[in-house]
Formats: sequence, structure tokens, C-alpha cells
Amino acid sequence: MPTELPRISDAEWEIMKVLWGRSPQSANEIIDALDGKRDWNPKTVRTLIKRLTEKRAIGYSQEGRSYAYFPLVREEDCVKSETHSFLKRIYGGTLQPMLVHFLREEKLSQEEIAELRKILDERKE
Amino acid sequence: MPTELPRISDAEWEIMKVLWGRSPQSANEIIDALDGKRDWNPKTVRTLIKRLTEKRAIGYSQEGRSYAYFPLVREEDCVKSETHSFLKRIYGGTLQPMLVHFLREEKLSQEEIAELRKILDERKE
DNA sequence: ATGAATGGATTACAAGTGTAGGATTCAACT
DNA sequence: AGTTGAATCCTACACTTGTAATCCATTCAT
Repeated sequence: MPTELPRISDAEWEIMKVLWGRSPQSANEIIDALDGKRDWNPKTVRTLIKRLTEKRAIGYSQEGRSYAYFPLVREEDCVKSETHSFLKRIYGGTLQPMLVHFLREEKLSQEEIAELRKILDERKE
Repeated sequence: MPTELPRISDAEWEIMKVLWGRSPQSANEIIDALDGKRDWNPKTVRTLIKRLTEKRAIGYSQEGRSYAYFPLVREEDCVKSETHSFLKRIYGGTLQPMLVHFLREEKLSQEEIAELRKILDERKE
């Protein structure tokens, strides 16, 4: 059944990215993985991990004296859901105005522009 | 001077959209404009308006016995800022993977594809 | 076996948010 | 001039979030 996606906060999202990248991982491994990226006290990371388990965004299994955590939700689904609500909020829910905005305003290299054009070309029937 | 943008919450964003659409407007006009879109008690809307004034996202001038509210921040700037933090959070800060994803995966009409292509063409030197 | 370290659980605490209710004030109507 | 109604201002209150500190139980080192 398609379980409802939990709402994952900004800080929690960092933890999820670590686990989506590789799992299962212990709390300490997660803390290490975040070292340098975010200046969090290990206690803070453990709090975030705990909250994610409460939200059922991640699960764990006992591994020796500690837990091995793993995602319960797929990155793809979360990205899709976040993107959807972002679009709804900012661009009124439709993709096109956002794409127009990005393609027109944001800085892109000529290589990137070429790549995007190629993709569009492939979609033209 | 480039004033720092205030952080505008989800609900507050709705108010901003109304004022970006037309301004100045009184609290009642804003409430009316939201009718149907959001099922908010007028009191709630007034709270949101108040908070936006405290955040200096909107200003007001006395008009008779009530206020006429208007944005103090530009939609374009807020959209840019929100988009930036969204991208950073979800796509690691780089635009290109997101654009590739959207252009490749999402459903777009041939007209839309043509429009996007046109924009890219204009950016090719 | 005892004390130290470690991992997890519980508690903390302020700011922000969603969602209002109540108090106050000022103008307008009777 | 008193009452009513509307507009604003102040207050409320629970939940989330960022950011930890403390408590507790269990393991490891001596």
C-alpha cells in the first residue's frame, strides 16, 4: 500500500541523504558522514535520527549493542513530493512557469544549455 | 541596499501572492481574495498579515480607519530565494540535475516543449 | 568486579507556525 | 451621548524544528 510520506524537515533531510546514499548505517557512521558538511553536535544528529524513526521515515535493526538504520521511504518519492509542494507553493502548482523562469533567468553554461536542448529535442516527435 | 529577505512561511506566502497580484489592499480585500482558495478564519488572515508586517515583508499606510497593505519585498526576489533553498535542500544546490529530471521525466505538451526550446535557443550565443 | 565510556531514551527550551479568540478603540448611527 | 460594529492589537496554545544536555543501562578496560 502507498504509505503516506512523513514530512521531513530541513535538518532531517540531511540524515536521509546519508542513508539513501548507503544503508544500513549506525548512528556513528551517520555522524561521521555528516562531519564537515554540517556542524552538528553528535547529540543533535542522534535527536534527528530519533525523530526520523518516530516519523517512520527510517527503521533500524539491532546490530550488536547499537542500531543499524535504513530508510523506509524512497528518495525518489520524497523528492517528488517535496518538489510538488514546492511548485504548488511558489509557482501555483504548474511546472511550466518554473521551467521558463529557470531556463530564462538562471545562469547555465553553454554545455548545460546544449544538454537541455538535446533532451528537449529527443522529446519532440 | 539589498535588504535581507525575511523568511516567509507557507501560509504567509498566500498573503504575499495576493498582494503581489494587486496592491495596496485592505485586510478585508485580502480576506476576500483568499476566499475559496484557503479556508481560513478572517482572524487567521489578520494574524498572518500582522506577522508579515513584523517581518517587514509588507508595509501599510493608513487609509481612513484601516490600513492599506503593500509588499516591501519583490516577488521575483522571494521566488529566487525560495527556489535556491529548495534546490540546495533537495538537489544539493545544483540546478542542472533538477532541470534534466524535469525536462526528461515530466509531462509537457509539444507547445511547452517548443517554448522551452525557444528560450534555450535565445540563450545560445 | 568496578569504574569509565558509550549508545540510546528522555528532557529542555526558544523560535516559528497554524489557527484562532478576546480586548480595545474609534468612528458612525440613532 | 450611548451603542454598535469594524479594525487593530494583544493573547493563546499546541506542534514542529533546531539545537542540544542529562539520565540510564550496558559494555569494555583494568
